[in-house]
Amino acid sequence: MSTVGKAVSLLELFTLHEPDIGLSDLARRAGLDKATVRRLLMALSEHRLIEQEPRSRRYRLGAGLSRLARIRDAHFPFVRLAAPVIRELSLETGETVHLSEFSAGALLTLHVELSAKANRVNVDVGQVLPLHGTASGIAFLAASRLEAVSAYLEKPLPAFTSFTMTQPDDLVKAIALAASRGYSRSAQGYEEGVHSIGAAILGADGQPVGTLAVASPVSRIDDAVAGSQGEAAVKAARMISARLTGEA
Amino acid sequence: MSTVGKAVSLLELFTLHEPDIGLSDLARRAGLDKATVRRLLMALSEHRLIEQEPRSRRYRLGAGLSRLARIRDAHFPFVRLAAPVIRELSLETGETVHLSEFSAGALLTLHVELSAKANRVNVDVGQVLPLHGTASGIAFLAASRLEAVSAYLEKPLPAFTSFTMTQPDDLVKAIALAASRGYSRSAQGYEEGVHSIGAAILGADGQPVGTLAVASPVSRIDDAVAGSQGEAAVKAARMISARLTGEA
DNA sequence: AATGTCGGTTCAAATAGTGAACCGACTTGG
DNA sequence: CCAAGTCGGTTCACTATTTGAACCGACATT
Repeated sequence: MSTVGKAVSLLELFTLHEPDIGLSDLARRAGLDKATVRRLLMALSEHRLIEQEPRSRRYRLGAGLSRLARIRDAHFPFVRLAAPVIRELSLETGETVHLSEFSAGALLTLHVELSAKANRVNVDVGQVLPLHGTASGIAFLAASRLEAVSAYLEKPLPAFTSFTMTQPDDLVKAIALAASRGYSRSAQGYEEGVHSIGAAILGADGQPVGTLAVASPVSRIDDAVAGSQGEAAVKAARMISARLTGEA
Repeated sequence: MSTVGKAVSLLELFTLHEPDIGLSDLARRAGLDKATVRRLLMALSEHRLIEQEPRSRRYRLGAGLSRLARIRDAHFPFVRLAAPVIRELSLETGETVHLSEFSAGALLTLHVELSAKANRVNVDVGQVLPLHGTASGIAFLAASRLEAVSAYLEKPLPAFTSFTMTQPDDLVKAIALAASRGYSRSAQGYEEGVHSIGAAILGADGQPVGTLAVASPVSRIDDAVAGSQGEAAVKAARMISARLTGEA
């Protein structure tokens, strides 16, 4: 792996739940030597991508990232463009709809529009969704290049509920089905009682950049409802894709 | 320079005004070989810190940055904590107040609270302020380590108006004055007709992370007004610093 | 048709990265 | 209260990664 790749993978060790990490811990998790990690951290902190809290001596993500992200967001306003479409989809279906962006092997929830109903699915912004076991993930895989899919299938597929697909073969079938009809469907694969319909959002290069998903209590869903949600989700995802690529 | 440093300096070539850049251009501006730049870009894009627009083949900042920035902002909510204080300072002084964060040798405007008055100073979010010639910059330098100040003084100081301090000696005096009274004062150093009072905001390590500044039309300012604005600005900056370090 | 630029590739030479061993300072636990 | 383990950080001989001049084909300009 390139030195740059190692440095960036250090950044990726920081999460919402663990915003600061010590040197030895970083080295262990990154699978690198402590001396190497420290040198990389120094290089990163010179550019403010990493900061060190002087009291605890622990490291955290730096201000430079906020700055770079603002520059990007000004010209690739994923959330800003998608939010109104997500909102309309939520109103149309009467269900919770969430938007996620792919990053580092998983989907990160960026925006949520909650259902107005009392019995609804709640999703948190910042939540990380696995590619298998969620409708969003399957929709994403169905839109990905074959090599990305097979790379993902190499790794073990942890179970989140008793319904989670953990067999690669089952997943391949689900991906094929999602690819053929444009949207994915998943029931209780990640959380019990939750049914989801997912659709991929494509970037300018035709590669998927994220997904949206309609999440409902399983009790409210039958095949007819799922079908109409699927069509609406696909339409919404296409609309966002078009806006992203400047076609609308 | 380390390889990582080179890679990050590539990221820093992208700005609000120039969000995508071609390969040769990047190499030229970074002072690196084209082959080197390309390899670095590939490493960065593997982690989604860089994307390539497939039509134009130009490069731009990637989605991974937005994700990392969100993780950081969740735990270092500079703007979120500062905004209410900035607003109160604006109401108290009746003038435009803006908040900036240091990054890559300059101050980036993150948040602005405009004066309610008809004759007011307008500042844009995203605007980049030089360290010399703005009250914010002088306040920042006054709170910085001596070595950082001397490093800044090495470089030439461009003039923005006929009032801009371009002599290092003058700047040193202004910094000393600001350090002694806690706030800086600058008239028309960056834009004609604008008077500003700046104060530094310190991070957990005691180093300045950014500044706030009260900006008024010169016509409304005399020494008494400047003094009271200065005191209010210092108080507000200290409040934000305390919130940042979790002391309030 | 000629010239210049673009993005991208190659490979021998050179430079930058690496990691085991070692600090001193703290914490933990018997 | 000492021994063992951890922490962040440093050193330096060894080595693997990075580097860049030269070279593509494609496109634009003249």
